[in-house]
Amino acid sequence: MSTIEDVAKLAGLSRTTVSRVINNHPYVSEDKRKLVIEAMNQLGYVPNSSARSLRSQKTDVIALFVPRIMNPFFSQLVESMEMAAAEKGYQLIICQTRYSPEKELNYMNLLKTKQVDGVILASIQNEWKVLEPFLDYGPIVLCNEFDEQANVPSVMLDQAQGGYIATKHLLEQGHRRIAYCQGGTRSNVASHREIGFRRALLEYGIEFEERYAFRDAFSSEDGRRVFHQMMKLSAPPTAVFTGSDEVAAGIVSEAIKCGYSVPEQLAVVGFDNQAITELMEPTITTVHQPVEKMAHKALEVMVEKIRSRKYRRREVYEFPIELIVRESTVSNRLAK
Amino acid sequence: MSTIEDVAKLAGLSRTTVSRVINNHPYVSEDKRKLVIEAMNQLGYVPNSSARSLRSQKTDVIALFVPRIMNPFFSQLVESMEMAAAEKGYQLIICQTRYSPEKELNYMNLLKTKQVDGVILASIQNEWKVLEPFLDYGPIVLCNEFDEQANVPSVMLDQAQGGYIATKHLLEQGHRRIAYCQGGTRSNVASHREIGFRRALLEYGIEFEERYAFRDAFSSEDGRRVFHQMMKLSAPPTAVFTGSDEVAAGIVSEAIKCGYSVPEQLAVVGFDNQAITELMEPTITTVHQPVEKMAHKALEVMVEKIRSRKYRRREVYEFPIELIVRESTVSNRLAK
DNA sequence: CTGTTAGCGCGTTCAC
DNA sequence: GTGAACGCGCTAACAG
Repeated sequence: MSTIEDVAKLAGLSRTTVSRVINNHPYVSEDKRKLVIEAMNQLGYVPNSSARSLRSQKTDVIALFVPRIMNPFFSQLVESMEMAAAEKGYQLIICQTRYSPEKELNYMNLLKTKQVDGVILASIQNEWKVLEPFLDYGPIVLCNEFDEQANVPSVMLDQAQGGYIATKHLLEQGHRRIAYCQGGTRSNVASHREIGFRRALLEYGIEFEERYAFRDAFSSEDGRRVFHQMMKLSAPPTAVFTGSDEVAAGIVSEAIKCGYSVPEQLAVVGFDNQAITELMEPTITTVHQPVEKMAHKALEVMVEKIRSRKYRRREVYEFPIELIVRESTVSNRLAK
Repeated sequence: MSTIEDVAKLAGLSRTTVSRVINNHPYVSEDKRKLVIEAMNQLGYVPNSSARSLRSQKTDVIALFVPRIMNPFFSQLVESMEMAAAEKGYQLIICQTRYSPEKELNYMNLLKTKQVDGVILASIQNEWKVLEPFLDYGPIVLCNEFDEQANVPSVMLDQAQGGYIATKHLLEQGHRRIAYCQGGTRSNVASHREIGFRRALLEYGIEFEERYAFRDAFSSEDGRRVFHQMMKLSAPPTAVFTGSDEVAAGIVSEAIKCGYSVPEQLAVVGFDNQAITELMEPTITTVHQPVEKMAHKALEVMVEKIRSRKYRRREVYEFPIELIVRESTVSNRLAK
């Protein structure tokens, strides 16, 4: 384990000069630079990052908070974020809060202990006032999240638009009894989607009916359950808006299993544009979210905030969202 | 940003005593301990981790190498590994090699620069002799991987058994022309599965036919392609073993789209037991891998190696694998 | 252009 | 039981 001192000795120079070479400082003669590089190679020297961090007060590490990774939406977010980080020379520490405020709070200490230069929250489990004090220790950037109270940058998708275009699509197909089926995360992703959903209904002069609303659907199993709950209603819905492709897939799968035809008897629209939407029979209409763009932007903003050290200001970056029409909402039986 | 010095001053004690309290050292009187804790709380003091790392020569961070996260198998691995790490007080840095030897090599410097205490490889892109020199800087543990040359711990699943039981199941269903369809990763996960596949065939006195082998199938799209390739053969296979549920789903989806019935005209078995296997119609028979157990064990072994500093020895931990029979291999038309 | 020197914040002998 | 002092490896003044 060689140190900068060893390199200096071998090259017959001082530590300073070696340090200058490492950090591409100007004012080092070409000969000495060669000497240093030679010595470094010979020793297989690499600077110790703890020492560097201690000295420079930065770690080049960013923490990314997600509720869990297995959820395909977050998988994609983590994947994109890691690539963006690598591109900028940062490492990513993954923190799964598992929807637990305690775990979230605990991971927040990474900022306090200076193990990371900043925290990107792709999930918020605590009240903002609980999180805010951590701003004393470094920047926090919200990604796919938003909080009225939080005066920090927020990179997000236009969820209201997502709810709107998906619902409008169903309305255009002639549906009038449309169910709303969403995972009721504490986040306002869900509430924004509902705003869009309601807006579309309003435009068509349709009243939002609470009995058509299911706000506890996260998994495909939930989808199956909701399907049965819906069909038991008097005047059951003819279409359903869902907050995730998994839920949509669960509904479609259960519907078909029970002999219903999709979309003829029940149209279904998902959310996320996951691989599964193209594998199901019928394929599933869904809402595509530019996760990669969002991740890149969030990381870019974070890096800028780390550099400038001015991060206590609300800045909102919003990306548009897009409907992808497939078979689960448009009958193609005739075409076949 | 308060330091240990500040705490000491406020408590009217020396840095040493504060340090002792932090590290639960004995020989600190109860009164002083109270004093220190009081002062720490008052200042909101938290030890600086860079300084600690520099001093103690450890970071409590482990790097996990995966080719990419979006692949559900690796999502699950990362998820489980992160939880196991959190449990043991470690952080996890995610490194996506994206199947690139250069990227892998680059990430390996995390070990050299002492940014991490150890590296868990859930994917190997370089020859072992390229990676081996890094052992001078810390432990490397293989997870879901194996290398003949590597004298390091290896935590894996019995892939040969996986190939065997899946194939045997197809044979028991009466199939005799069975295709082999697998992603030809550089890893020997694939080759072990093939060994099991061949062994099962052998037991039934059936010869392995190269024309039934497709070794370039990774995605559902590949599955669709392979389906057509298979069906164009003279005497096409009546069953297919695949190396991933995505590929299996692609095959099933395409088969049904083309009017084939599964499993009557083509039986399909997947690998990984992903969510999709229960959502497809028909549901997909697959091989369950105890990823969580493997991840926990790998992390446990890593922590032990970090502690003991003796890690240049081959140790193999192997977990059994299990077949889950669903509709894509067993006709239930009669039952319906 | 180059070297000397002083910490960054912490843990740990070694004396008392 | 407690404190003074050293050094982990590095960077950044400050001199020269």
